[in-house]
Amino acid sequence: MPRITLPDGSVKEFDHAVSARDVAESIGARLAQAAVGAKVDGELCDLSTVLDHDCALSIVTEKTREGQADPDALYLLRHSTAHVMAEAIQRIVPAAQLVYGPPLENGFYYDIAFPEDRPLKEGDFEAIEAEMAKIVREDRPFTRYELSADEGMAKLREEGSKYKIDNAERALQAAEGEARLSWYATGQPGKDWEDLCRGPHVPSTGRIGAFKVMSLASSYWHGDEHSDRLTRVYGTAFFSKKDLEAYLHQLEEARKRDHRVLGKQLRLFHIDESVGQGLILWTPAGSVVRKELQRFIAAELEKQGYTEVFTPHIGKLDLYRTSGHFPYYQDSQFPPIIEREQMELLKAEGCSCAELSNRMTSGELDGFMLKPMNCPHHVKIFASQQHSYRDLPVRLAEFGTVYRWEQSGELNGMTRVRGFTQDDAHLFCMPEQIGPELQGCLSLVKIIFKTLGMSEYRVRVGLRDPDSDKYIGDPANWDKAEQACRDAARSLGVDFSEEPGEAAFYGPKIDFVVKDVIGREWQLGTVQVDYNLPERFDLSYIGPDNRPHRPVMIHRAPFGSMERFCGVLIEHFAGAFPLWLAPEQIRVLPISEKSLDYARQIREMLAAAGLRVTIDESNERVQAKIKHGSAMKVPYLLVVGPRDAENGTVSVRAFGIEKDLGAMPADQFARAAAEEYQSRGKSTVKSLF
RNA sequence: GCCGCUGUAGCUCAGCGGUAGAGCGCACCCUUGGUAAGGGUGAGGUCGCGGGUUCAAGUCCCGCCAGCGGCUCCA
Repeated sequence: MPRITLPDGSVKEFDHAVSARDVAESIGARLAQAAVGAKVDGELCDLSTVLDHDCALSIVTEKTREGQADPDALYLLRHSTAHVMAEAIQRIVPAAQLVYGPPLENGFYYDIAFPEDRPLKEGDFEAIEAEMAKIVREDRPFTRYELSADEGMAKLREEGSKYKIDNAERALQAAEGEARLSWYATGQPGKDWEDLCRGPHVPSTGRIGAFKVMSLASSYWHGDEHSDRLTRVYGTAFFSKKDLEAYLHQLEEARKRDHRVLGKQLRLFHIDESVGQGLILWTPAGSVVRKELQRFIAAELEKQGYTEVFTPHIGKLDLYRTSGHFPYYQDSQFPPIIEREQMELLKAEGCSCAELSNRMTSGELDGFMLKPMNCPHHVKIFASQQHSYRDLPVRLAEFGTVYRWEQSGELNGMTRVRGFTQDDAHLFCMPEQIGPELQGCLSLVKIIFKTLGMSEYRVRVGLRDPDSDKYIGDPANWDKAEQACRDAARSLGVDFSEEPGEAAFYGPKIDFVVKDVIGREWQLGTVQVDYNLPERFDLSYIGPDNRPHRPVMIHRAPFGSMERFCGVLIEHFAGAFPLWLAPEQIRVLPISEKSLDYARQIREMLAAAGLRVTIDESNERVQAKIKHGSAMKVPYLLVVGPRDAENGTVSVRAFGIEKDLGAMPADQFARAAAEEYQSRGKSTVKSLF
């Protein structure tokens, strides 16, 4: 006799087992109509789920009480649409083998193995969507049935899909107690299409209001690149066509603030095929942004007692043998550079590329490597003299440019590149100094995010994966370092997640991760503890006991890389930089040629105040000049005409405020703008209006 | 690296076997205009690169390069 507790606390009692749908109907016909699923004791399940014991039940409908789209409802919907898509695809390509089709935050995908002679192409989407529309129109119920483990496995073996057999084995392994396997037929079991599936689903295909097959990708079975290659078909679904359209529109809008689009439009950077993939050419405008950021952080470093160093872009292979970068990370580095004389000798010898590679790997042959990290150079600076414990911490900072061979498919605008400049520094300290030093590093990152108004970030403490052998160094030191990172993160006062497997190969780290407009995550600032390099390079300082001790290193880059950070920053501001970062801070718009002389006076005055200012000398009307100035997202546009010339004023327009703010004495504007610039936006010209 | 899509003027894109196009931008001329596009004229292209099919190839086929979306990777 189930007693069912509803979300409002009321209890319904039945004298027989009932389905969630029955309960919904007992509450009201409209609720039953709107229901797409249920939550029993917090677990999402089918509306047809039978309740034979006391439980807490809530009915899942398209929208929450507040009228928002219900994430649980969308989850059900998308999972169900994945089935409908899979059925449609199998109608078109009967030999396609299904693998795995889960819902996602914004849609769903289905991994499918297609026969070699019939790969899926985007050209198939129309036909797939047409078939899906038919299935939806038929409004067939999602019908669940279960088999015992033995029966189920027998059925799957008979059908012969290794993927489904694997799925079932995994499901049985994960299950506790007596495990059963479940199928969902889209219609009647035995008659209609079905799929091994844990569920749950919406009641019937007719609930799928709007859907779209989005894109194709290749994926790997179990995410393992040595395993089968599958085709991943992405799609999305909503309850209404309107919601789908709103989502597609949102994607388009995001595209407009994509740093690659804005970078071109605002001429911030350029990537040139003939220079090479993943290599950023900073144009004059983008260089201003970068330089301002560097100036900003350099001032903070000075406050924190850093000293600046400069090191070259290459180093001897042997250096990287000692550091552990070569040959272990050979695949992700540019190939070594070999000396000319040796090259000639090897040529005369008839040495093959393979031999050359072997000799370099073995250490028989030396050469140079483009540096993948700055630390070995900095370590050598530290080691170049003796240090007393009184000197520590030594903090060596450099905007160091490094090169890494990223896979071509990984490259992405400014956010994933092959050459980038880290705002790098290495801190050499005594073990007991780690805590405060880590906190100093974290405070830098906090200052950056606060000054730039970036609040949407998450903090990740990257720990080693106990099952992996890629980490080097003493486990006891790892434990200490991991604990130091946890403690520092905790002192930060924000939420953080601990993620095994996210550590660097030489030590654990604290990362600051942000999302781009597409929703992809990028690691920006990072702070890493390292017991390993001091060991490898046999670093020491003389302690109070007059004996040598091993220092600990901290690697840290609060921006991460200037490239990635600027890429993310462009998107954060949608290209509309605050005054202090804006490449062009002020544009003077003379009303006609007659006011050109006055415009030039204004420019001189502002330039003398240290501001970046231009004049629009084009033969256009002000309307057009405003349009163009706004398109380039210039923070302040100053309209000047005869009236202003007479009164010594400028007429101010601020970006984002679509109106004339009014006239202001030119010298007052210059002072206020300079103040806005110097204070990095703490006071603004706008506030004077 | 893998799968799919894309590559035509500085930018955004149309053209998809038969004489290379549009809008913006650029140059010049007219206009001298007070708050989101005044008017005209003109310059500008090995249609990503290399092969092939064809009487004829941006257009069809093959290979490469690059970009995009994912997967894998990410010191």
